[in-house]
Amino acid sequence: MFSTLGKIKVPKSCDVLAQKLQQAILSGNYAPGAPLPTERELVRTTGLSRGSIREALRILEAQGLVSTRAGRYGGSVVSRPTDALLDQHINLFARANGVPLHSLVEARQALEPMVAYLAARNRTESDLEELRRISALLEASLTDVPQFLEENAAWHSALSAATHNELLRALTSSISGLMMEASRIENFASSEHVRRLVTHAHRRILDAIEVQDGDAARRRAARDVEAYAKYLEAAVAATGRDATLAPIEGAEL
Amino acid sequence: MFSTLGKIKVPKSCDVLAQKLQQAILSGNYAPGAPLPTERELVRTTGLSRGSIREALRILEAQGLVSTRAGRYGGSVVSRPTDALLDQHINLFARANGVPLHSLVEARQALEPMVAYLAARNRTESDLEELRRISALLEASLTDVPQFLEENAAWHSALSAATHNELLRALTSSISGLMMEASRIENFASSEHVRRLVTHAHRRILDAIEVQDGDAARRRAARDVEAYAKYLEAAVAATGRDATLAPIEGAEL
DNA sequence: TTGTCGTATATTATCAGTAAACTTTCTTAT
DNA sequence: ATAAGAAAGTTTACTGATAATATACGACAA
Repeated sequence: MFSTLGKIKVPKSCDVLAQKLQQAILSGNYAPGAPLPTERELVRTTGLSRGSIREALRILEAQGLVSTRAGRYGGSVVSRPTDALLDQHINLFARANGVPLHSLVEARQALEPMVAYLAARNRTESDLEELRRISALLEASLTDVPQFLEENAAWHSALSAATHNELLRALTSSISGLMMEASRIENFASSEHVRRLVTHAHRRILDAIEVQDGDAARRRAARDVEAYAKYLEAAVAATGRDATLAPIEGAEL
Repeated sequence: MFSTLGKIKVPKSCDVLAQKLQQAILSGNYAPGAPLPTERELVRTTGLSRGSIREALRILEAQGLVSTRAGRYGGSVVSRPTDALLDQHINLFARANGVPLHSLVEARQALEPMVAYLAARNRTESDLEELRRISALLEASLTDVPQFLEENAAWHSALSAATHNELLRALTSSISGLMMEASRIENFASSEHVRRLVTHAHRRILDAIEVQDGDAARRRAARDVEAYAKYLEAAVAATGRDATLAPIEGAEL
C-alpha cells in the first residue's frame, strides 16, 4: 500500500503555466505568429502574478516556442524552434558534459553518409546549383584558410539542406559546427595538401549527387569522413592532449 | 560607409545576465553542485532587480545549467544538461516543426548502425550483461505487447549506452523515443510475427556485440532498421495518411 | 546514547503597485 | 505631401512586502 508514492515534486507556478502554454501551442491550433494574450490578460485569466507570468514566458522563449516584443501591438507570439536554437542546446549539452572530440567525430561519421545519400536522392535543381556555386568558391579559396573554412561550412550546410530532412539538417549542422571549432583548435586544414584532399572529396560527392546516385554519394561521404577521422586522430595523438571542446573564456560569478 | 550596421537588437537585461552566467558556468571553473550567489546577492552585485534575476535563472534552468531549490540552504546550483532535457528540446523541435515520420526514420537509419558498431567495439562486460538481461526479458514478453514495447525501448537504450558516447546516446534515445510514439500510433508491433522478427534481429546484433565484431553489428543493425523502415512505410501507405507526430491533446489559451 | 520533535532562520516563491521605455498609429503642422 | 509630434497600449524594469519552504540545531524523551 502507498508503494506508488514516489518523491513528491511541487512544481513552481511558472513551470505549470509554461507547460500549459506549451501544450496549447503544440496542439497545433495556433500557427506561428498567432498572438498570445497580453501579460496583464494572463494575470487576469490565470490568477497568477505578473512575475510568474513573465518567468513562464522566459521559459517558453528559451524553448523557442514564443517570441516577445515590447511596445504597442507588441506582446508574445507563437514561434517555432529554429535550427539555431537546437544547435545552441546541443552545444550546451556537449560542452557542459565535456563530450570528447572523438565522440563528435563518431556522430558525424554516422550522419554524414546518410546526409549524402539523401541529398543525392532528394536534391532539387536549385539545391544542385547552390552546391555547384559553393564548390566553385571552395576551390577558389584554396590559399585562403579562413575563407576556405567558411566555404567548407557552407558546403556542408547546403548538402544537409539538400536532404530536405529538417531534423537531419539541424543535427548535422550542429555537430559540424562543433567539429569546425574543434578543428580550428587542432589547427586542422592548415596545410594546402589537406585542403586539396577535401575539395577533391567534395567534388566526387557532388558528382554522385548530380546523377542522383545515392549509394555512391554515401560511400564517398563515408570514406571522406573516415579519412578525416583518421587524420584528426593522428593530429590529436601528436599533441597528446585528450581533446575536448575548448571551454568558454574566463568570466567570474 | 556604415554598411556594416545591421539591425540593432537591444537585449533584455535578463538575457544579458543569463548569458554572463552561462559563460561563467561553461568556463569550467564551477563543478556541478557549486552554488550560485543567492538572488539577493545577485541583486547587489549586478544592480538589477530581483525580477530580472529570476527571469535569467528560469532561462538557465530551461537550458539545464542550473537547478534551483527553495528554503534555507537552498538556492541555485550549477548543473549539467541531462539526456532528458536534450530529448525534450529535440522533441519540441520535431513536433513544432511538424517533422514527418519518414524523416525520423531516416535519422534513425543513420544513427543505429553506428551505435551498434560502437557498442560492439566499446562495450564493457557489464554492458554485455545488461543487454543479455534485457534480451531475455524481451524474448519472454512476446505475447505482452505493452511489456514488449517497454523492453524493446530498454534494449535500445542499453545498446546506445554501450557505445560510451554520450552525445550519440542522447540523440538516439531521443529519436527512438519519438519513433516509438509514432509506432504506437501506427499500431506497429501488433502482430506477434513482427515481434518475433524484432527479437531475432536483436539476438543477431547481440551475438556480434558479444564477440566485438563491429562491422557485423553495423551490418545487422542496418538491415534491421531498413526492414523496419520498409515495414513502416507499407503500414503508412496502407492508412494513406501523411504521418507526422501526433499533436498534443487540446488545451486552449 | 539515540531518536523524535519543534523551532529558528535563510532562502526562494509569489504577490502587488509603479514608473519607464518602446513601438505602432493617428494627428498636426509646415 | 512630408515630416514632426502626440497618443495609446504594451513590455520592461524596479521596489517593497509577505508567504512558503527547507535545513540545521537544540530540547527533550526513551
